[in-house]
Amino acid sequence: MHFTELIKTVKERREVLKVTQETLAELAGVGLRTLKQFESGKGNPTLLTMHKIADVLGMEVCLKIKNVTHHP
Amino acid sequence: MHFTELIKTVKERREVLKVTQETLAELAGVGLRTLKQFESGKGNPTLLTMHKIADVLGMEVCLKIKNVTHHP
DNA sequence: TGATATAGTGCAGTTTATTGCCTTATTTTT
DNA sequence: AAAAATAAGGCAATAAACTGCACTATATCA
Repeated sequence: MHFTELIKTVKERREVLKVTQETLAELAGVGLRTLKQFESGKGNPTLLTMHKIADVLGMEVCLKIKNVTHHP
Repeated sequence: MHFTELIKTVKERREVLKVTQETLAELAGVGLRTLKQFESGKGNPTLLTMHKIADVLGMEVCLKIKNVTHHP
């Protein structure tokens, strides 16, 4: 999962839940600026920040084995 | 996936692949100190750092929907 | 269209991650 | 047990994340 996909996932999930950046940032306990930077692709958040954001969205950061067989 | 589990996953995966911290750090292009701090639970790496490490281990950082039904 | 809400950005201060160097601890090998 | 390899940790410099504030841009709604 590339960086871009993580962003897209967060963005989409947030929109599905109909939460604004402002609310999400507040609930997650991270600065609004931080969330904005992340979602606009200008940011390299720490794992903790990422975790806090994901948590509020009912998601979790995980590591999974890459699939080497690409396009079937 | 808690922070602790991420650490455990990296550590175990690294050991399975029989790679030393030194080699992994080098291959991933991150400082040895950074990797040590992470694996010993004293560190809050950025997503980029995490990604570089995971990548070398044949893994990827991802976000998945949390499972709300815990222990059956 | 005008008003309002939501998202994006420049600037700057504070905190913290990243990193190397060097030392200590622990584990593994001979 | 001694030696070698690997992991852990203190210290300090540098780079970058985190943050608020104020402003701009864009989307949404009446």
